[in-house]
Amino acid sequence: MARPSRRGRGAITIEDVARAAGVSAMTVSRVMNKGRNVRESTREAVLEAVERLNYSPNTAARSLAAGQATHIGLLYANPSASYLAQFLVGALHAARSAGVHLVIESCESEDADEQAEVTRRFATSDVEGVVLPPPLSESQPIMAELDAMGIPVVTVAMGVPRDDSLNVRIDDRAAAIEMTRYLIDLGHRDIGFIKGHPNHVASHDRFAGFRDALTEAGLDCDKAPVEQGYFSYRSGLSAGERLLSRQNRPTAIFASNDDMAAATISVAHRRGLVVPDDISIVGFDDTALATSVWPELTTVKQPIAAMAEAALELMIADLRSHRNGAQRKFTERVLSHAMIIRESSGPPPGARKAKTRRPAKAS
Amino acid sequence: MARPSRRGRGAITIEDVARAAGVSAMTVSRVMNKGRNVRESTREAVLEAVERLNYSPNTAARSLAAGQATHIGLLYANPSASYLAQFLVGALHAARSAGVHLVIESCESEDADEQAEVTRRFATSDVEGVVLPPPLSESQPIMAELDAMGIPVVTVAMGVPRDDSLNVRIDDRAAAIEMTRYLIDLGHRDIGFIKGHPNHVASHDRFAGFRDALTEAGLDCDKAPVEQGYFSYRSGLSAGERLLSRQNRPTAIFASNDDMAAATISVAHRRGLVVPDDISIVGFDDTALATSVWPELTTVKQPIAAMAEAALELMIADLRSHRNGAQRKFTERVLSHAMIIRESSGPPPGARKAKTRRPAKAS
DNA sequence: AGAGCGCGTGTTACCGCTAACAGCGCTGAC
DNA sequence: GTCAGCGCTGTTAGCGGTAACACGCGCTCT
Repeated sequence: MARPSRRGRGAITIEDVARAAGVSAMTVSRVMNKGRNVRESTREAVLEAVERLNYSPNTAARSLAAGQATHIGLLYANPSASYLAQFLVGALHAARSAGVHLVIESCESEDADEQAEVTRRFATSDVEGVVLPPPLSESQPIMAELDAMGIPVVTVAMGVPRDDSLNVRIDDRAAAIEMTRYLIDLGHRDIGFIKGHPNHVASHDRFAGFRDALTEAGLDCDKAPVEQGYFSYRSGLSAGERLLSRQNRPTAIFASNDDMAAATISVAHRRGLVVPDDISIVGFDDTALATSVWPELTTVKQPIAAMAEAALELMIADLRSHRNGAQRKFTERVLSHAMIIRESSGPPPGARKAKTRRPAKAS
Repeated sequence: MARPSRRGRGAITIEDVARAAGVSAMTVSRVMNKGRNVRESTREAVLEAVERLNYSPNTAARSLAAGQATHIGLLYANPSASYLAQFLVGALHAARSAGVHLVIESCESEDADEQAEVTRRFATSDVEGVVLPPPLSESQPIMAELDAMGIPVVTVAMGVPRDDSLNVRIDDRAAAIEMTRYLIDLGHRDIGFIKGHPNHVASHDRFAGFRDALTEAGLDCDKAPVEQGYFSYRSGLSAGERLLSRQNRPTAIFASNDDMAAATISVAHRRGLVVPDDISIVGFDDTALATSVWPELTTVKQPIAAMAEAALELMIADLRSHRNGAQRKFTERVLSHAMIIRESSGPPPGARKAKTRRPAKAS
């Protein structure tokens, strides 16, 4: 088999396809892109030829001719490594389909001036739009700087989107409600909660969902043991410590992310508790850590790669429409999450016989 | 400040620079690329104009005109998430400088036929070369398939490079020697070792380094407690369990990667041991996990991002030279590692006063 | 019936850059 | 002195697409 799709001189071009389909190159171009104003029979003939010749457009030529976006920026800061990996995988897929380059830069500083400085340098370099995954999606200085430079932004998982912003997220509150309900259904009545970083709106949403579910079940959510955490493993260590040394130790703990849940498991182990027999511990995010620890974490899975793809698609669509003079308008995409039930959760110690009713492992 | 570097109509082009420098576009092109056959004074004038106008070449036009490589593939499989994240960051930087697109695909299957199938689909799609990070760099089926298709490959951290291959790695053996020496210098005489997956050549290299250092110190390396692991957290759990339940518990444990080291710490904690006072535990790789656990791991840092960059540079250089008809030849780049000393290691329990001599935290 | 319009398609002129070659002035060999 | 050869620079002709416009056609509207 020849390798007709390899780039370089001698590859299949739009002309080849046009000849094969008995039309002009322009018609092929139309079919490959928007596809409006092409008769159905013509379109089919072209697609057939494309298929037969295994044609794929040369992205370089396309970008050049269309003068379209070629570089999308991605500014990231110290997310959990597995979050970044998944995010990049998704972003790269979207970038590839759109034929744009993904340009990434890290911005670790928490200092506003420094963030602005990094942003400016980054944005001046080459990029036409910037995607901001958490936690940077909440950063005021960065947003302000990009706004000032007139560079469009798509935020991911930003809690309080502005009127003119593009945002991708999941419904944190609904997910937290589901998780809490699940624990309640297992028989838990005394559920502890570890909050996330107070600067993140997601933290508040998750906590709100937790309270919603308790209230809904007729439990007093003001009496629930709640500790402040900051999303880091270390903060989970101390929050878990505090929860487990309470007079009335909860039978289940819902941590706002996997790192803190894993830390809490480690604290429980050090105290000789067996998870989930003595205590259930669940997390949020389904990062790689969730399956690295033992027992593996019951958690909420965020479709991280899909969110990244969605973010890039939104960005590219916006860039395209903006070039056509269209007005930017508020767009939000809410993707669906999923409960992942693993081994770190089970019925409370009292309800032994309920044990056999433990739900089957999910997907 | 205007944004002269934004793409789209109206950006700074090579013509602008040429005019500003009083030369032709071709001369500017020569300066920007190889730069041979340009008088020094001319070059300076051009560079000055480039600087002044803040010109950056349009990668799309460049690829199109030069007919050069535009898509480099990256096939990955379930590495630790933080490894992948760092690798992608490095790869993306290199891809950006070279103006190529990074195309990624995962290949999780262990089955040879399936690996070959995925590889074929991937390679047929679009890519001119493929970069293979571990563990895929050791996969025979994938290499065979790519060879058959005539697609150049750069492997990363492959243990036994072939004569005609391009490879990037660190010196695992030397790194293991350093780490073991460090433990010996702290006063440890009874050092346990957890081996990595037997399919990986790096596992053997690290173990060999461990033995080298023991022998060098006059210790009997055949008496050292060694357990087989498989690089996974779970395998570290059982290997650690076995090591810690030995009659003569070692005073230090060297795990072949961070995941297994972290698992061993967790086992130690469950047994009421204090790290590093009762036992030192060190890892390898310096993944994100190393700083997620408590105490943070002493480990060997692999320059993962730099290795990815090197791999892409090698790939691009090879593609370029190959287009010029040059022969492919064996090339290996060995990058340097670094010892990262954190809190999980210290002198053995007997040597209390040595405690103050504990080396300062690195970098 | 003729104007006007929208549809489907082809033609032309680039997008920004570089390969290939052409041309110039200078050097050194004969 | 002439001519080959080299170093430096400019000119030409695309790379593979797409925007913009042009064109022919059938239809509706007045």
